[in-house]
Amino acid sequence: MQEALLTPYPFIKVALPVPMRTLFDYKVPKAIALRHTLKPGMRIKVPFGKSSRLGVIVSLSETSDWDPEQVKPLTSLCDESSVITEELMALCEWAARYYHHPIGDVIFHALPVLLRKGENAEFRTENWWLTTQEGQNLALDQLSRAPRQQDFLKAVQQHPNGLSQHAASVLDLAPAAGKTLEEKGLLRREPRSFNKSGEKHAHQMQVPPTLNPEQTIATEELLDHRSHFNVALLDGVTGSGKTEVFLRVMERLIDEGKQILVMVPEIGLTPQTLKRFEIRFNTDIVLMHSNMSDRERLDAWLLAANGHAKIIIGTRSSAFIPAPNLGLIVIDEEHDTSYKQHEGFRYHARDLAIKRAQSLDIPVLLASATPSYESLTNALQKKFTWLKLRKRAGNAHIPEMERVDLRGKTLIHGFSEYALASIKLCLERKEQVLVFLNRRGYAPTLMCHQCGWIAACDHCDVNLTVHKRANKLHCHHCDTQKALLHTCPECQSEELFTVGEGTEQIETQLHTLFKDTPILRIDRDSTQRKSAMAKLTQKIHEHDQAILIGTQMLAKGHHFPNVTLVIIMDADAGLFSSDFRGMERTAQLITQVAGRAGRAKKPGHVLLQTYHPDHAAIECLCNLGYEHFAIDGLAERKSLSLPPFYHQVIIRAESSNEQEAMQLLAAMRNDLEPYFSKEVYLVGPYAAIIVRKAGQHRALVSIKSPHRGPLHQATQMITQWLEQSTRQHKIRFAIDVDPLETY
DNA sequence: AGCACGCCGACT
DNA sequence: GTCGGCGTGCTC
Repeated sequence: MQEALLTPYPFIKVALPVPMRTLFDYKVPKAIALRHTLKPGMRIKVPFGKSSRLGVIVSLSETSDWDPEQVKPLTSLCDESSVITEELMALCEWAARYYHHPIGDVIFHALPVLLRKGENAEFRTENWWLTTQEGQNLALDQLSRAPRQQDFLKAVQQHPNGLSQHAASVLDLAPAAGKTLEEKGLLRREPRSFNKSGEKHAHQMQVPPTLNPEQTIATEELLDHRSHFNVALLDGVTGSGKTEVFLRVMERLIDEGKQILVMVPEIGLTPQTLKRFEIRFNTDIVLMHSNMSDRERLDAWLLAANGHAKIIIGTRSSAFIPAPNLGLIVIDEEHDTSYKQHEGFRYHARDLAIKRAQSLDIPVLLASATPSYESLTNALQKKFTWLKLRKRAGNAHIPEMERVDLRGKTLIHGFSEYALASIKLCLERKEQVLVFLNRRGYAPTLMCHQCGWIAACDHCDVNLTVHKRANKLHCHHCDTQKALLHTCPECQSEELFTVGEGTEQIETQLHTLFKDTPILRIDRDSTQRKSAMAKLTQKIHEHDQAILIGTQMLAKGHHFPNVTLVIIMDADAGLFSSDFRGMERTAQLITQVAGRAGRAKKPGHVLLQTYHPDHAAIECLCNLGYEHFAIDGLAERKSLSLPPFYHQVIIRAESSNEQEAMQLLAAMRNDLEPYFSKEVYLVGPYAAIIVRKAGQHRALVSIKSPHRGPLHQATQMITQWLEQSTRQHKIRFAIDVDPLETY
């Protein structure tokens, strides 16, 4: 009787980081129950099989469905308070169901890496140097024979609140001198928790610019609805001042004591973005992105969790960041595909953020110059508030888009004569040109003139890309590299030549065409090193005239104020994509790149080089713009019963054996199809476009339905079936709900 | 995912 | 004779 009172919940259900769609029951030992209050969201150590694991309590339970003899007791408790709040636990449980993904993996995804590994949920401690009474009063010349110590003591004396270890090393003080001073009793050390909010930078605060009428209307609309759940789509052309609108809304919410989560695409988080926030908000801002160390991420996470950080700027994974006073979620460039995780737990951060905001009853603000068809549909159906900004700030004009017909024309290194003449004129005006080619490397193909051999990847069904500068052949699908060949491995001929052009080649050729002009290449290869991008942008700002050549990296987040001419080398790329989203992607990319041209006083001009100037899509995009293009595209999607009108799930399977993945999916369809609702439509199994990737043969089945319910049920049956059937084979499968890639 | 058990090839 | 290859089976 007594015992029952002490432990009303003798069992706990625990999520473990294993790929199993289930929770595990454990007993709570009396000794732990007496001393601690267990709560969902706390981490615990549990025995698991023959080893021990870290798990997260999902719920407390009076009973267990298991034989009580088999239920093991938990080993120890890792937290005094939950690391997954009630709100986030609910979000994780929803996500695990919605994406048919193992709950343990979902919950562990929601935690920073260090917490997954069992680190304490505490700020790192750092030693601070302080003077003792004696040290404070000591005259410095008494240490004249020990200059290093003298410097050290002087520095600490000047900081009555203490000097952090980090600051000491920045000031170039000798650590050994500090130690000696400590031994002499002149200095002491004190561990303090590392907390960035102490070292706020003094920025020159920016006076907010005046809003134009469109911006004013949008801002007021957003402010009116700032205290309850609603989704607004801020749909504004590049340069229309979207950022200014959401900065205004953020300002008000910060004044009201709220925290704000700002999500940005993976490579969109530039120093420029951060600066923009820092000069506007005199408050604590933390960043969460992939270039940070695990420790930095945990510290940022803790600052968000304890409410100190008022603004959290982060990429996809920050959809799960705890924030006790969250008052708004902003998703910048909401159309960007990096919000969807393409491996493992395939969630969409935008969709999760909306779900989260709904539970918290707070607003979401989606911003883009080229909204996704999904969001546009929601706006058209009045599920989202649609706020359009169609005018550029400061009277700047929307750049003119001009098609350059390449048919029958002589090309000089891939450029039409007209394009080259335009570049020349632009440079003469002391302005900059941006050349866009979405293909990195020197050339996409290496071929033998004698026997027609083509360099292909050993592990994937793709050709290798030539990287001349690195003297390598590189597979852009599995990352394997080998030395660039000069003799054909088939016929020993030395007549190898490249076919097609990549950014690296165009860069070289631009150098020969425009000898005295700075040419700067911006792609993944040229910006790999840590500060390379910063150096490149600085160079761009240093010069008046310059030519920038790059891939889609150019379209994301960077502003190049002196660019007035944009040349799209190959507007046809992506025009004949096998993926039904190809057109949407292409239109977004072209519009985003085109948006880099012209600002404020200088009008912009865009040239699209194409062999299909009369192609309906190119024509529509040039003459009528993205919105019109997208609405046409949506009509087509509707007539073909494609997303977003139908919902889609893709089942992927891969095996090292050529047929196994395909056979497995065929067997699955055969077994289960009779049980599916008739509103569920299956296609496949079919081979992936690139069948073999990293040595794995890939097959897929697509399921569609106009309703989520039956689609969800079918997916659940499939998941269960596959979980049982793949156990003995070495076939991996993945469930992709709302896939963005369908091949 | 780990980690064990288990049954077949090249080494001291 | 063993060390170890990874096939398959289990984890509250």
